[in-house]
Amino acid sequence: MSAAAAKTRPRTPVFRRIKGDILARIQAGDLRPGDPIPGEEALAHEFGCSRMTAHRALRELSEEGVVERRRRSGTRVARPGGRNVLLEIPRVDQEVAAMGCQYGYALLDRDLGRPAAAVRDKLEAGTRTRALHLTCLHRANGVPYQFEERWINLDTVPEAEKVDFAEIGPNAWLLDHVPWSDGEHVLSAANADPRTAELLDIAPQDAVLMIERRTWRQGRVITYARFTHPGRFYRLRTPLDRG
Amino acid sequence: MSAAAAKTRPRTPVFRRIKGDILARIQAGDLRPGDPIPGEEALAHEFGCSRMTAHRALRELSEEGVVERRRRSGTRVARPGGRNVLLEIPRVDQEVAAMGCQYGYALLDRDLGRPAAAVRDKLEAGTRTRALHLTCLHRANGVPYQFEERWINLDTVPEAEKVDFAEIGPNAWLLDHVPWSDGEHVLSAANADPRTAELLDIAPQDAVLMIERRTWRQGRVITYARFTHPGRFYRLRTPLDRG
DNA sequence: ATTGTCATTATGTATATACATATTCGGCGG
DNA sequence: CCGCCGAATATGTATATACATAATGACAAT
Repeated sequence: MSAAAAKTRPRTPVFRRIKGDILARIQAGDLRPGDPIPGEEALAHEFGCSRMTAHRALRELSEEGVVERRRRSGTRVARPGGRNVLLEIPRVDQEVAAMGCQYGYALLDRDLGRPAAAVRDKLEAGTRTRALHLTCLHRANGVPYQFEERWINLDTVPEAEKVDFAEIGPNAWLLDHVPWSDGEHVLSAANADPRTAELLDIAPQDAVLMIERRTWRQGRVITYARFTHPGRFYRLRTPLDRG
Repeated sequence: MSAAAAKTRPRTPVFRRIKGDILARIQAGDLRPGDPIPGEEALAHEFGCSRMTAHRALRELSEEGVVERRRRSGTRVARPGGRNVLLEIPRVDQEVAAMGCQYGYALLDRDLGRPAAAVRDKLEAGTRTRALHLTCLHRANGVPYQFEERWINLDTVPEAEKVDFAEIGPNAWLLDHVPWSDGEHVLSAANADPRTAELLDIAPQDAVLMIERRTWRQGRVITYARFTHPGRFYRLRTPLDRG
């Protein structure tokens, strides 16, 4: 364990050390937005590794938006323009459980038919398309926590018509029965309408945070859902945390 | 151009083709959450590439949360739990410009001193810390667009005391003068207080969307800002779009 | 039955090498 | 002076190879 130990074995991978080092230089103000960063060859020499390893470090930093790379001209510290934040939108049941509360689900209404024009637009559906309209309430320790209004496009997911969603929530069912989907989220603030206010046990006109979600499968809308949160909602994180 | 052309040169990199292929299989429902994905050797053979290339494809899919990998046991399609959404929080001026509007900035108030306890907490500061309190209004084509209330920790950024922020906004100045920073964002809905309502030209009690941002540098809070948006706010995107 | 050891296996990291591709720069001809 | 062309250069992709590491399962010992 003496001659062989000369090759000090780092527990953290080399490319991570390089990334960390560059991030540290940036955070310390040594490197400022627009400043050039040593090329791959130089870094490889500096860290005693191969160019591929330095390349990987720089590539990942670039994917994370920390640096900008261009062929021939090199790598520079990115100018922090608008920031990207990783917003976590958890499943309600998991969110409630994570707070150490008892999760409760209730189906308030189940309605089948042709949706109104506004919803039809969201579903990108024709006038003859039928949709399943569900109204649900999620509770934490018995207290109303989130109000969910959802439409499921029966053209895209005909099986949903036979399900009665009394026990299983639409989100859980869809995740289990519809393969995978692209999604869109819209965040907005609104004043609670009388019905929502009553359900969530808040005053009418109180501000609520709404998250609208649409999911697609192969270009067709699966479902349009509107989640209404009373009070605060928070979720955060900068992209740098990922590295 | 005949014998040499046998080696058909793909314009899209091989690792991208592999990623796309696997994503397609998932989206088509061929592969469902929990299902195993061919190992690196198998993929390398299937696509006629080296294991490293297959490895990169799978590693990136794993970083994007599409698959889950474990040594010895292999790679599986990830179970879509809570979703991660990439939320873009652009700079106001860029946002306004992107809408094709004339951006306007106005400093409403500039106030120096010891902040109230609530703000002091946000700044993670002691009772003797002084802060610069700025109140700004951002306009689009003359119409109030966003209301900004900001505190800058003078212990962390003493230079800010000499700046008068009449022309340049605090965000732009900080980006230029403070290296790089980790950040935290909190989203919430609130009812507009009378002053905010007047400034934004909306009715009192109307719902507004608030974004609170704190940024750190080397463990110390640089600034705490509260942005208030009237009406809607939208921004979205699923992680899959990244691949 | 529980625990321990060990070979097996799939993924993870690193290297040296080769060639592809984009971009800049300098020079050459018009 | 302008525009085209080729050289130089830094990044981008791909390969074959080697070894490290974690998880599994089987078999043996307690």
